[in-house]
Amino acid sequence: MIDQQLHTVISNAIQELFGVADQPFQIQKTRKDFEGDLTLVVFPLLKLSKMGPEQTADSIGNYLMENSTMVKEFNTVKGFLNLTIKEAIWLDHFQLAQKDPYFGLQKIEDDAPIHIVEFSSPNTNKPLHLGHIRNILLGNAVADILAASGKRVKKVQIINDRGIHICKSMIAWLEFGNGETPQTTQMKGDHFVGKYYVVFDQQYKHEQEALIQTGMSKEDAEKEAPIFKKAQELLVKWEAKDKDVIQLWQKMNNWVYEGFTSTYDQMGVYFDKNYYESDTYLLGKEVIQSGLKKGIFYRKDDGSVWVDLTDDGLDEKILLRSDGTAVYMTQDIGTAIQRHDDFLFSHMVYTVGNEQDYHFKVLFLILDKLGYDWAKNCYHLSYGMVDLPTGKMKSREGTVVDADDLMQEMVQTAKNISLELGKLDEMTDHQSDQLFEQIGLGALKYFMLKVDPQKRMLFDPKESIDFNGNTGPFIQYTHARIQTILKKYLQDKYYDPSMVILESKEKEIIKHLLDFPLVINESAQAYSPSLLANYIYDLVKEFNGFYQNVPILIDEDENRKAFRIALCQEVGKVIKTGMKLLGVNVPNRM
RNA sequence: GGCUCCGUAGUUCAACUGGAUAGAAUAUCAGAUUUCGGCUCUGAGGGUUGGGGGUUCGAAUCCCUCCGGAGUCACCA
Repeated sequence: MIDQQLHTVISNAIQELFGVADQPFQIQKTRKDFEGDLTLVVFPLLKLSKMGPEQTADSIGNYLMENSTMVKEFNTVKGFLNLTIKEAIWLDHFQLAQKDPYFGLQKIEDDAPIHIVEFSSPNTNKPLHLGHIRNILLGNAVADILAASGKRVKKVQIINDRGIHICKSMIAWLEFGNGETPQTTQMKGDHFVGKYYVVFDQQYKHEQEALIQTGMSKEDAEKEAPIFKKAQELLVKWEAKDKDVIQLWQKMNNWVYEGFTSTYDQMGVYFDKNYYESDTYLLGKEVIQSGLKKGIFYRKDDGSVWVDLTDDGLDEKILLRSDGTAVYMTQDIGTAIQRHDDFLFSHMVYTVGNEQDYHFKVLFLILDKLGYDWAKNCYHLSYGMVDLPTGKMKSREGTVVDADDLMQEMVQTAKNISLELGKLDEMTDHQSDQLFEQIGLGALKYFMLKVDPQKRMLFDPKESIDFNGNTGPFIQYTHARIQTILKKYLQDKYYDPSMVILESKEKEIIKHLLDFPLVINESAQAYSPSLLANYIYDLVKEFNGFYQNVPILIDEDENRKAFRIALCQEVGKVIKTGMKLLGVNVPNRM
C-alpha cells in the first residue's frame, strides 16, 4: 500500500538527514481542508533534527522531492508535512487492486490460525430478543472480519438447554398444554415453548398469592407453591436421567431449535458447532482437581474449592461447591479446554454482554494460571445493552422486543417505503419480496453495527429504516445505483455524461479504496465492526457527492474511460464487500 | 462501599487509538422550487467534549480528583 511505501522512504530520509535508524513516526491521511494526500507529523522528530517544526518538515520534504519518485509536491503547515503523491502511483496501485477479484479480502491459507467466535448463546425457554440481535450481529460480523483478514474462523454457540427454567416450561406444558404442539397451533417452536414459560409464571404467581392469603410468608410461598415444587421434581428427575422426562425435554428443546434455526436463517447466520450445557455442565471438575494438587486452588473447611485472585487485584472465586458440584465458572473452564481440544484454536472470542466483564477477566486469569498458553489469546467481545425509546427492556413487564417480530416489522416498513417510492415496476412479486427482506434486515444490521460495541445504545426502529443519513438502506441504494449505471453503460455502449467523475475526485475514491484492506487487516481494528461501518458510510457519502455534482463532460481517451468504469465497479465492490463483512445483505438493484 | 464501563451539537452516533479549525445524520431556522404548512434542493445557527487539575510541542482520547449514569461484587447461569 502507498502509505507503507512512503513509510520506508521517509524512514530512509530520516536516517540520511538525522542519522537515526528505525525512528518511529506517524503517517496519516491529509485532512480535507489542506492540500496533499498523506501527512507526516514531524513533532516527534524535533529532538533529532534540532530544528524548529517547519524547518524539519521542509528539510524532509526537500529530501523526498530529490530522492523519491513518489512525491509530486509538498507543503508545510506548522509541524505537519503534507505530501502530494504522484498520479501515476495512485493509478498503479489502483490497477493492482483491480486485478484482484477478492480485493480487500485476505486469502485464507489451509494452515491459517483458527479463531473461534462464540455468540448468540441462547436459553431454550424463550425466543430470541433484541439483545440477542446485537449479540448475533456483532459476533457474526467479527467472525466475517476475521475471515476477511485471513483467519480460519469457527462460529460456535453454547446453548443453555438445562436447568430449572426449562423445567418450568415443561411442567406448564404438561399441566396446561392439552396436547398442543407448534404444529397444531401454527406457532414457531421457540415462541410456543416461550408461551408456556409465561404460563408457568402466571400460575406461579396465582399460587403464591393464594398461599399468602392463608397467612404464609412471601418467602415460604415462593418455595411452597405447588407448580414450583413440581418443576423442581422434574429437575431432579432430569438429573437422574428419567426416561420420560428426558424424552419430553428433548421434544420441547427440538421445537425451540427449529424456531431458532429459522430466526438464524433469516439473519443469514449459521454455526459450525453447537455446544450444549447438558453436555458441558460437568466439564472442568477434573481440571479443578489437578489445579488443587498443584496448589493453584485451595479447599476450605466445608469442602468447597476456591481460587485466590487478590494478588491480581480481584477477589476470591468459588470453583466447586461444598457438595462437589460445579458452578458456572467451572463449566466455562471446562468448555474452553474442550474447545481447544476440538479445534486447536489460536484465538477465541466470546461475544457476551458487558455485565459479565468480571466473569471473563477471572476466567482468562484462571486459564492462564492453569498454564494454558492460549489463555492470553482469549478475548471477551463485550457489548452494552440495547435501550428502546420507551426505556429499558424488561421481560417481567413485557417490554421485550422479540427478534422475529422486529425483523418482520423492519421488512414491512421497508415494503411500505419502497411501494411509496414506486421503483418496483419491473419486478415480480417474488423479487420485490426478496428486496424488502434485504432492505429491512440491512437496515437493522447496519443500525446495530455502526455503534461502538462497548457503548450502550438506543434502538429507534423508525430511525433505522430511514433511507437518508447514515443507514443501511442509504448504502444499499448507492451501491445499487452504481450497479445500474454500469449496467446501462455497458449495455447501451454510449457514453453517459453523468458517469464522468471529476478528475480530482477520482483520487479521493482511490484513496478510500486503498484504505480498505488496511481497515480489516490490522487486528486491533478487526474487532470493531463500528469502525468499518462508519468507514463505509464515509466512502459512500463521498461517492454520492461526486456523482451528483458532475457538471462537465471531460474530453478523454479510451483508457481514461475504462478507468472510470473500473472505478465505479471498484467502489461498488468495496461497498458490497464491506457490507458483507458487516453481515448486511446488498441487493443488486432497486 | 470496592472494582469495571460510560458521559461529545436539542437528539442518535463519529472522530483512523495522542494530531491540524471536534464531524455526520436528524431536529430547528432561513431561502429556492411548488397552488399542498407535503416532497425535493441550497444555506445557516447549534460545543468550555460532565466540572476542575495534571502530563507535553499538542488531550474528547493518557493520569489524578470530584459530579452524574450503568454494571458487577452469589455455593445463579
